[in-house]
This record gives sequence, C-alpha cells and structure tokens, in this order.
Amino acid sequence: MKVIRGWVYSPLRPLLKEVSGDRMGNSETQTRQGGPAGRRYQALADILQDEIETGVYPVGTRMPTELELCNRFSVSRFTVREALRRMIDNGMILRRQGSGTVVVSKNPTTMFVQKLSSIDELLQYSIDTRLKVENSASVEVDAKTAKMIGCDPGDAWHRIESVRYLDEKSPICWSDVYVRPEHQNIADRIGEDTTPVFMVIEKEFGVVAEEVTMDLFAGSIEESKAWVMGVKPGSPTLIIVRKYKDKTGRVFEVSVSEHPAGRFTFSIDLLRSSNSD
Amino acid sequence: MKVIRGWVYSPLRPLLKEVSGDRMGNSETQTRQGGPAGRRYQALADILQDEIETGVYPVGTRMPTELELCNRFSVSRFTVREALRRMIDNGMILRRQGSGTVVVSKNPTTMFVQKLSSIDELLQYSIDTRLKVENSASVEVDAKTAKMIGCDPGDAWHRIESVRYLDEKSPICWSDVYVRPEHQNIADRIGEDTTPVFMVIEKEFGVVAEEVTMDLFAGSIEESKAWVMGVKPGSPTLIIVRKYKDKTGRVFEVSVSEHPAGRFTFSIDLLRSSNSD
DNA sequence: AAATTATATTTGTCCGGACGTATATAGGTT
DNA sequence: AACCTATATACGTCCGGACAAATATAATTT
Repeated sequence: MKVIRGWVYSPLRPLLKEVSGDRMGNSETQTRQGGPAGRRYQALADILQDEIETGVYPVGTRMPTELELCNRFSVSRFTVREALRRMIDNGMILRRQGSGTVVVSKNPTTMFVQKLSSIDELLQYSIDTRLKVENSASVEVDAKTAKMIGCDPGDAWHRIESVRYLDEKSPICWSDVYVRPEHQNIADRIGEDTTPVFMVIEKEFGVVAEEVTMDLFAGSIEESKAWVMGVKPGSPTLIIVRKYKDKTGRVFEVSVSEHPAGRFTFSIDLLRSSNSD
Repeated sequence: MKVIRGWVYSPLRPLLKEVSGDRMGNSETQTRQGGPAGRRYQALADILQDEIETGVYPVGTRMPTELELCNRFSVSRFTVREALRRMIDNGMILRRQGSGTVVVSKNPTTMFVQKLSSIDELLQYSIDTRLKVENSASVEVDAKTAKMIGCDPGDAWHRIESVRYLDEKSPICWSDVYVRPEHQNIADRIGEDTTPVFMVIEKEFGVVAEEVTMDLFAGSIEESKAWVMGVKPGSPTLIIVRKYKDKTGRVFEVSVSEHPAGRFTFSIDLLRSSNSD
C-alpha cells in the first residue's frame, strides 16, 4: 500500500504542498518567510527522491528544470537548488550548466562512506613509526614482481627496501618501495622524518597523487625477509600493495608492504552516508 | 581597460580585494552582479584557507562571523556561506548555529575519499557467488573468538558456519557469521539468494546498519577449515572481520571470513577529493 | 545536407533582504 | 554561588531578483 508521499499528515510532511490546478489560497503559505522547524528543501528532496525511486523520472531521463520545480511546489529557486544539491551528494542526479538535470541512479548510491580524516589513516601507521632503509638500487623487475605491482617484466624501477619499526626492537613490516628512475634520489630522504614517501615525491617533483589503489591479500614470507622480521620462513603475512597514480593515470610509486601475522591489522570504518534521507 | 566585475580580470586571484579603510570608489564595483569566469566564493575560500594555514586563525579558535567577512571583503552573505561550505567539506572548519565557526584543522583533511558505489563493493564479491551453510548453532564464544569479534567471552551468539563458492568446485572462503540469538532464524534464509546477511536482518527485523567496521589481517587456517577449503593446515589466510552496528552502536552481526592465500584480493580505490582547492 | 550563426534554455554565480532557531552572554532572583 | 530569565549574537532557512556562462535548439547560410 505504501502511500508515502500522498501527504497524509506525518509530523513533518505537509511542509510542501504541490500546487495542482491554478492556485490555492496560499496567500499565507506563500508569504511565509524564514524557516519553521522543518526544512523545505529537505522535504522537497524527499519527494523528488521518492519520485525517482517510483519511476516517475526513470534513470537516464531528465528531471524538470529548476523553474518548473519552483512553480510546481511554489518554492524559491534557493529551495529547489538546495534540494537538488542533496541529491547530487547522494549520487542520484547529475547536473550540467546549460543542459539540465539527469537521473543517474534510482536509489541513493554510496550507501557507506569511509571516514578518512587524515593521511595517516590512509597509511595506517601512527606518526612515530620509522623507516630504516636496508637497500636501494635500480632493478629490472622480474615476472613475479611485475605481476604484483602491475607493470611489464623488465621495466626499470628504483627499488628501496626498508623495514618499518615501531621502536628499536619491534619491526612492523618489510616494505619495498618502487619509484621511477628519475625520482631515485629521493631514497636519501627516506627515514629522515615521518613523511610518507609519496608526499616526498609530490613535494620534490611536483607530481600529485590523484588516485591510490590498495590491494590486500595474504601470502607467505620469503626466507631473506623472514630473517629480518624475526619470523619463520613461509609464515603468513598480510601483503599490502599501494599504487600511487598522477592525474594522467601514470603510476609513479608502488609500495609493497609485508606484515607478519599478528603485527598489524588494517581497519576500515564505513559510515552510512547521512547527507539526507 | 576592460573592467569586468570591478577590478580587472587577472586569472583569478584579485577577484577579491579587501576593503581596508573606509571605502574605495566602488559605486560601480558594488553594484556589479552576476559572476565572471572566476568564482568569488572560491577566491574567498582560498584566502581564508591560506589564513588558517599561516596561523591567522589558529586551530581551536573561532573565525570571524559571516557578517564580519561580508564587510571585510564586501561580498554578500551568499558568497561567504558558499566559501565556508567548501571549507566544511574540506574538514577545516566546523560550524554550529548560534555558536560560530571553529577552526579544526590547519590543512584540508580528508585528502582521499573512497569511491564506493555499491554495496557489492563493500562486500567485494561478485553477485553470483553462493553461500553454502555448513552448520548453524547457538554458541557461547570462547576467549579467542571473543577477542576477534570484540565481545566478552561467554556471550551468547548464534553462529552460522558457511563456505562461499564461486562455483561448485571453487571455495573462495570460509565464513563464520555471528548474529544475535533473537535473529537466529534468519539462518534458514542464508544461501537462498545472493542478498548479504546483514541486509536480510535489516529487512526482517528493522535494524539498520549505520556503521560497518572491517579489520583485515593475516593468519593461519585451522585444520578443520583447511580440509574443507582444500589447503594445508596452517597455510596463510586473509582474515576479514566485519562488524555491523546499528545507530545505537550495538553490534548486531559479526562475520569472520577466511580467505586462503591466492584466492582473494581486497581492493580499495581512493580518489583525491576534488571538492575544491 | 553540412556547417555556421543566432536564439532560447538551463544551470551557475551573486546580490539584498527577512525571519527562525540555537547558542552564548548578561542580568536578576533565590 | 547557583539557578533562572531576558537579551544579544550568529548561523540556518527562505525569498525575489539579476546577470553570466554553458549547452541545446532553431535559423540561416554555404
């Protein structure tokens, strides 16, 4: 049955009333200024959202123009635009100047958003962990590594092998950082302070990380690394591969981190997006 | 000399000019309406952002009021609010009605946002994977499990043990789903279709997942599970613990998934947030 | 018919004003 | 001093209007 938007009295709904025929005596309604308890743009957003969900405006088609919505609900353009702004945030519509408003999704997409307040949370290390460089050399990546970091075998990269410590005696992870040959001299800067490698490259060479992809999977640690990390060869590790891309899509840094089991947990916190609804 | 918008058009910056003393002859300037190529609110946001970074408004203190900013830059409240809205999105300021605007961060935080368009991307399984229930029983969690799922030892939960298959012969992961005793009858619904368990609970009992936390770490698979998954006991696995909380913060479902190495990769794609700057 | 140009449409930016509501502050009362 | 109350402050909502810029559509020309 579900007569949602039929404007029966719900505590808040009849804030907006559609003007159907010519006009109803809204000499009072219209003169209203200043907001009451309810937000008009929110009520309008709810209505439009529901109309999209029920198929009044199918995905792919165009919604009414701002002016049309102003007339239909007899509200100002401010209210309409504010309502539509919510729906943009919800990913339901898309707007383009001169063109109009297009419906792109039936239901509020991006149900969950990750709260990621700082760059540290991206890297998930507290400020005071330290990188200690073990080795730094130009390499041609072998087939196995190429597959892992997503490039062709034989490609030239500069590899910086290092170990991340919580304190002197507590290695957290082994970290292989691959950077472009033209950036290889940043190797000297690693470990100086706690700045992430990609931020050093950003500052030094002007490239900007526009996209970061992270792959997490389980694996077994190899013998040489196991020795340094103080675990048995072949014991389980959490492997995190991070690829930093600039705006052209070119990867300018790849880091491969191996965390022996028990030393590290990667946490993600997702919140239901509350921008409306 | 082409005076567009008052002050001449330079690429973008002197779009906003601070009024210092009493007033400059902006009889023309002020009357100007409509926007040129440059956005005034953006210019204002840049200025304020810069002033925060340079310590004019230290973190923790309060910024000027809207009206003060209106006067200082001789712009309308719309422009000021639009500028401040950007800074809210950037996480630099926080506003409260009646109180004012507080600086909470020196530099634009939330540098990266995760694009998460659908619930499938949260679960990271393609639609056509299937859950096959192996066992379903009420349990009192032991100490080890309690630590893993974040509750007290001895707490009563209903555990649904299942295996996720890509097809008949390809098990992807072992999955232990813990639900509240009062929800235990949803066990019959698992495997019927591809609906995620938490969505079944949402629909059936009216609870809503407001927050989902995911912990990823490496571990060793235990013997009984190894048998089903077709790997050697003790071999590495990627363990993912998902906790679903309602709006009161109460956990109503915990799922523990164990993915043998090589069978599954968890991917995250982060994009630099482009809300301004 | 194709390309160009002119026009209309539609969203973006910006202004000034008004009132509502939440918070903070000052003042008075107990 | 603690509590309550009146006032001021500051952000939130909403209106009407105006021009700018980007796009789409119609008209014109080639």
